[in-house]
Amino acid sequence: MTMVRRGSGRGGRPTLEQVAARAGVGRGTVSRVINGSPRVSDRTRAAVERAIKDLGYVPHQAARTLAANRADAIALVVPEPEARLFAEPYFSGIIRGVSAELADTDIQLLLTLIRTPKERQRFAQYASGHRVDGVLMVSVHGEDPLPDELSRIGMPAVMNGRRSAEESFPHVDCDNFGGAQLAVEHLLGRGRRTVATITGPLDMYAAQCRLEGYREAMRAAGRPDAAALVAHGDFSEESGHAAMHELLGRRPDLDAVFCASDLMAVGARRALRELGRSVPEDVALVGVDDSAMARHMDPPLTSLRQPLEEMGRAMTRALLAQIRGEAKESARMVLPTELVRRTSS
Amino acid sequence: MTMVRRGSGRGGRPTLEQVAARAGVGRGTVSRVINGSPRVSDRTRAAVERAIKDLGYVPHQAARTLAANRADAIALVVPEPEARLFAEPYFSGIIRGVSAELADTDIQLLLTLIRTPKERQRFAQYASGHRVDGVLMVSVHGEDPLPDELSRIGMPAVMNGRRSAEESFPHVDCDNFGGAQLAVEHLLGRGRRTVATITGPLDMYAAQCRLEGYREAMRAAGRPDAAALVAHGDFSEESGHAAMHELLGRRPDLDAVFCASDLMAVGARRALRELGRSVPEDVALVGVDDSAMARHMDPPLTSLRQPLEEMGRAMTRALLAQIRGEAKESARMVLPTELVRRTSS
DNA sequence: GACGGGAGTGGGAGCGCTCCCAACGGTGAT
DNA sequence: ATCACCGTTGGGAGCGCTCCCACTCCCGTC
Repeated sequence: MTMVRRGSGRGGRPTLEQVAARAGVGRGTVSRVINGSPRVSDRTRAAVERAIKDLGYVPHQAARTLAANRADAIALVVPEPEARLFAEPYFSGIIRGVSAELADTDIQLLLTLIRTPKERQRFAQYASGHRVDGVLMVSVHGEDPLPDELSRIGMPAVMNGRRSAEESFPHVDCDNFGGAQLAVEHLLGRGRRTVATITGPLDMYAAQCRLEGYREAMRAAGRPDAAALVAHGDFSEESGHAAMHELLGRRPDLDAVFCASDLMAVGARRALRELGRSVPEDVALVGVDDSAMARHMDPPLTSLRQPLEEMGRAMTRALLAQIRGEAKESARMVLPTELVRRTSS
Repeated sequence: MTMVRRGSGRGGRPTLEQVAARAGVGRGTVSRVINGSPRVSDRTRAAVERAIKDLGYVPHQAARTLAANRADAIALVVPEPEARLFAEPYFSGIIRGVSAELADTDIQLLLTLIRTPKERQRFAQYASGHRVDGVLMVSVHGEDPLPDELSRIGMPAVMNGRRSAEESFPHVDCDNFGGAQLAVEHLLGRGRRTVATITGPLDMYAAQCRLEGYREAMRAAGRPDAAALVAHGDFSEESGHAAMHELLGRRPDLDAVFCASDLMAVGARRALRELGRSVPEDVALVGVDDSAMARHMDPPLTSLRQPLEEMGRAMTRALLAQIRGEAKESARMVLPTELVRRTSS
């Protein structure tokens, strides 16, 4: 009855065979041209390219996949809770990088949100079904079994961040240690003397690094490593608020705080306001993430920026190399962070 | 030399044929079981399911695609500038909805960022290559030729938002008009008398709707439609800041402002602070988007929330129906918004 | 002037699946 | 008992591509 069924329909698209016929060559030759093989004469190549253009030929992905046993696709796996938490610049920054790096390949990006163990299972099966050539993982937790499952089935994969200092899985991370150091040095350089810090949850490696970076900078500056200057948070605003109160209770003389997340800085800023301390006059503030919030705080918050897009690109490059089998050893990359200076410090 | 090449290698996976052999049936029968055809006896079905489980069989996607002429994948197209702009809750909210709706199908979500006309071209070609069954579009501009290209090739597609009141393309939008009305009624209901508005760029339909909603609410409340109470912005913070100054210059007596975006509300709030007006005592403020910023403003901003996840789900459902050919007519759906009340009003 | 060899080419043999037609047995109707 | 029929089932014929082996030229060589 209906003329067209489900999209462009079967008959509509030219096939490689038709291209071959039109160019007056064999299928093999067309295939070689498409795949950029050097073993084709210029004359022939030109003729084939002509025919491809005339016919508007587009290779059929599934057929290639089937015949060549590759998927021409990689998956970006996002644990669901993080998708919400990291919504802000993180997610889209990484994606932008990945997507940019993929732009001139014909590899597709598959987005996979995983919210339950069952879905993780399903994804592992999916991956083992060889429907992707590689996997990119974002915000992997210590207990997540996915990395192991992937390496067990020999699926190329790269994660963003590390689970510990001796992370053996291929990864791309940013230099949280060095960044924290930078932030604290900046504070000290602006004449602050009593610099405190509000840490993230210390079961996360990134949070550990930031604390160590703080300590190292303080040590290098000859400042006593006063335990009273360290308060613990969990990256949330509320925890930042509480930690700030705690800190000020212990050391009313502090004049700067390095917060391990922008969100905690927001909480801290609120606490400071409650206690009548001005920012940056009385207390300077630095956060981490360079989120939209940082820009819109009052005063705008100095913050440590992670090179999100570059991380996305680096992960993708590392993964592609691994897929091509060019990876001599598992990639371990740590990118520098950058301090975005605003008026809060 | 090397034992394993590129993932699990070819020989590793069981095929449908092997399942058939193990279950003692023919290929056709296994295929029927997998695809849930009713024309299989319970006995046989059980045997086949058994074999599938034993072998850990996973259908080979590309083979299905090739044989059945469908892709089992849909694309989510995001114009690049928006990916940055809308980073906040929008992007991940929609994705979460789409992904949730897709969870119990075996349809994959492909993410496509389009940043140049060339890439758009490439995507159109890709789509016409039938590598996806349908397309979801996000923040489509009036001049974007992609919707037309897609309908020309008969590719099922749904967009988020509308380009105009008489949008004929299948879409899912939220009720900006009603939402704005709601927001203004809320303001009036709290005893505010002189409610102003800062609009978005009026070449965007959503911005028009919000302005009309404001006008309708004012009209219904018997408030004069004072042109002096309307200032124009472009959704940016800076424009909100400027508009607020302008507004207060014209009508120093205003006691509430409905801002067509949270970002503009941030700018307006800054202007109010500069002019020594307190929020909400002197001037009540309402924004739109319910972004992270709204929660973290001082005071927290009342804001109109779009049902992002639900929009994602609705778009997906509409698209799947369209793909299955069940769509009697092009889907037009408008979802209600919700006012999240905070202390700014 | 026969010969080895490389460059360029054609096309068979699948890849794993779905579609569909033919075939098979059992059932109720005649 | 005969027959039409329906619920089931098996398996051939591709889907469009890549891989790879064989084949043809056309060199330069001895």
